[in-house]
Amino acid sequence: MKKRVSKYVETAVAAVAAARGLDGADLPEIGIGLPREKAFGDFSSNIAMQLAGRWKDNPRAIGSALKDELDKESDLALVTIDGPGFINMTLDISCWHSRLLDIIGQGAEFATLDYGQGRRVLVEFVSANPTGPLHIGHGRGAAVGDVLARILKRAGFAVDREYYVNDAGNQMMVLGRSLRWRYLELLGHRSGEIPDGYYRGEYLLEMAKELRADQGDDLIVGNVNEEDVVGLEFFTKLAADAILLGIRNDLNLFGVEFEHWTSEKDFFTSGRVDVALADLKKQDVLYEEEGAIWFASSRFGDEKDRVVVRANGVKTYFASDIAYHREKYERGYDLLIDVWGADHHGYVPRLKAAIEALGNEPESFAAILVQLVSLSRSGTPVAMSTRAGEFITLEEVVNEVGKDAARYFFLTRRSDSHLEFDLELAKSKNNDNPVYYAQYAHARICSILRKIEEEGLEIDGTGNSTGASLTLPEELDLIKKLDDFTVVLESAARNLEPHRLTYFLDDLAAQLHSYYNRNRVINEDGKVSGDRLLLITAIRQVINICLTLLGVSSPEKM
RNA sequence: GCGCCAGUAGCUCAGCUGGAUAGAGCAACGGACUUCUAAUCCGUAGGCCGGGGGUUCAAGUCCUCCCUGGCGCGCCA
Repeated sequence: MKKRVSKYVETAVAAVAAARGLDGADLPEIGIGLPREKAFGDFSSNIAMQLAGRWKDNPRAIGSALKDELDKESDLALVTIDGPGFINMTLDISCWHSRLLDIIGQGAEFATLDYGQGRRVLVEFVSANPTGPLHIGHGRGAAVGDVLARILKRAGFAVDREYYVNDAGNQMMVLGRSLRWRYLELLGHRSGEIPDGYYRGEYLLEMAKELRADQGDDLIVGNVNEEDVVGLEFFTKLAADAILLGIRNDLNLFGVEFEHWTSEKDFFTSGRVDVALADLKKQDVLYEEEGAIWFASSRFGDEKDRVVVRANGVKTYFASDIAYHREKYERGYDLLIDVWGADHHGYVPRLKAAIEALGNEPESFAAILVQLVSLSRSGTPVAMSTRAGEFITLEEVVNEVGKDAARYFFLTRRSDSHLEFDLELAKSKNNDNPVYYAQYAHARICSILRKIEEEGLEIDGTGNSTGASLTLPEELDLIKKLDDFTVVLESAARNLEPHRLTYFLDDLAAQLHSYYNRNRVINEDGKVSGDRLLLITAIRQVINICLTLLGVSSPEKM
């Protein structure tokens, strides 16, 4: 509807411009918004104020000229000029009734947009080292990335989800050593505290036990000294594979699936890192200093240059990441989105620099920074320390509070603001819990629909209803809210902000609950019942679409 | 020291690309179940949008300077 109104205003502006003999070019974008006060109508535009400067006339005079044009439009029941020069427009009520029918007619396809125009997007998220189970912070990243992908898909992008497995580098060696240490401990070759820097989580102890049960004690050969590297590879691979499998399972439980899993190690072994570096060399942005090879990222806005090949000849993580992102473009993606922990924000400029140096538009890359999650239980903080190996895993959270609540909670804040996750709150089955608020609205509507069906109530069938009896302010507000979903979805996609969906849903649920308490759908008047049935059917449909986008279930009973 | 992000009601946070009298939830107080689910609703109260200056028809939103908090500043990943 917003676009329709926007057209009317555009036409009016063109007409007035022509009448005044002004050039139609150089016009500002038509801004259409929802008025703060309902009394001001359905939509408002600030165009008259924007034109005032360019046309050298006062906003109210321009507004009044535009009003004369807009008054010719039959869909507009009322056009007024208010305040400093806002043009407020009220649509004919029948427009809203037909919009309701339109929304129902579109069914599950409602609010599928062509905003993305089929452009290909790669959303990379989680991408945790396979050195331990996912914790709650990863969970937030997973929820943000997954829902963002769903939103973009619905907004008309061709979306793939990808997990970049950071399976190269020192961390993996340490992982192998940690598992080996545990294994040797079982055989009595190690005792006391596991060395500093090693992974001390319980899971490695379990893994070592399974390994011993499976393979016996023979693995000791070539591994008895910490310095031995011959047999280390075996332990590293074993641990990484097992952990990665666990990660996949956790993510599946959480409702997240990836189209691609890409290994960092492969970039090194296949020589693709070298290819990327050669590319940079061709662009003349590499140089040697103090035995290392540097990328001149400061020429592209980074605060200093970065090493890509160390003096000892080992390529850095950054080098492989350049190769990885280079390949993303090569694979045909138009837009790259990386979801990272906010502590990596300092990494953004250098990667952007590399992307630009390789000839890509810097705007085609976006990093979504996700802030830390602090965990609490009934208000008291739950201590988490990765160092001590004490952390709450994603699996534990999902098991305790459920997938729906966990996902919803992760999306109740903007991703770059801290999130306090209260386990008891997420678990509570009462009105403190925002998840149930939305789901309950859905269940309530289903309950009404069930009642109608079960009792075979005689109300005008949907086919005969036109919505014409929906004249209460709260009924029209509900229709407008449903209509606004397309706007919300587009802005969530444009700004890469999935949390907008939970806020929209919360609002819609509130309106439904309020309406439910004041009005009865099943009514003595069959015509009214039929129209209201239409309304709640549409609401149910939008709630369902929204919950599905969030990856949260839509219960029919609660 | 430099950089990034944040600072909005007692608490946790929204505020769409700069729009009209700044919103919600929780907590507090007072009400509503013989009626489609009370996991709900209705009402009351609560504000120097961290502070100063600037840009303009218009600033919570943009610029600048300070204050406070978090994070980052490695030939780690």
